[in-house]
Amino acid sequence: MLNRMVEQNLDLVFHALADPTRRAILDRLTEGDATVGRLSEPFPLTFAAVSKHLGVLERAGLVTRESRGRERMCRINPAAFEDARSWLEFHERFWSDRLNALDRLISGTKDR
Amino acid sequence: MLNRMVEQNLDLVFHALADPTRRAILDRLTEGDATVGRLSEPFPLTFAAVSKHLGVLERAGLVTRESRGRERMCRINPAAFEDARSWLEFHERFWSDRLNALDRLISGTKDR
DNA sequence: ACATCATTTAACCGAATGGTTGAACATCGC
DNA sequence: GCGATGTTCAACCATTCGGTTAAATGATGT
Repeated sequence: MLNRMVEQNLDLVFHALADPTRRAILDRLTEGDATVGRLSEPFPLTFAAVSKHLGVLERAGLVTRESRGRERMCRINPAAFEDARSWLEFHERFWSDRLNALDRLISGTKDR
Repeated sequence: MLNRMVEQNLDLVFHALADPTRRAILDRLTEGDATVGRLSEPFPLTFAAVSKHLGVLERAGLVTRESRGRERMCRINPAAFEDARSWLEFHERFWSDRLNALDRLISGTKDR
């Protein structure tokens, strides 16, 4: 049941990262917190579109928003990257050590 | 122009990973190469659906397929995880060191 | 040759995605 | 209070997605 939550979260995080606009927004946020308006500047998009993207990032936990007067400050949340990163790390490393060649030999005989 | 290719690849990779079935397929492939049929077994899906998922994984470079007789052997390709992993690693680590607190102080004054 | 097995392709379906426009909601400065 | 500013909401649109079924392709064994 904990695993299920992690799985769901991976859905949200990977989906959020699968869009170049959203990744660019996160890039921008590594330079410091920023308002929605400021984040919109580099893109040929409406405010509404960027607001939606921020909603996706927020639902994935990658960004938090805080109302400051009439503006909304956006902040990146590095902790939310961890599950996804370690998932990738595992799958990248798994085959990169000696088990790789060994398992290939084994699977070459047992898997067909 | 190299960056653009990396960006495009991140689109494909993150999108491929944003689906639980596809992640489960990759999980299974860490235990060794497998045919499409074998990969389909755990899922209440048609072969066609799994075949499509493998197409997505292949287009992202995460999996390679090789015809062996009438079967097709699927193999995970760990190198394809690297760009995505290092992208995540950067964004996760960025705020986790001392720059974090410092930049928050700065952005607190300059960003509004 | 033939039936069978493993997989892909094509056509289709409902739901979700990324975008727009225009109205609504708060908040600020005057 | 009022107009301007920053952001979101609602409704809509075209495209993509994940899935199905049914037909097509390709290799195997007898």
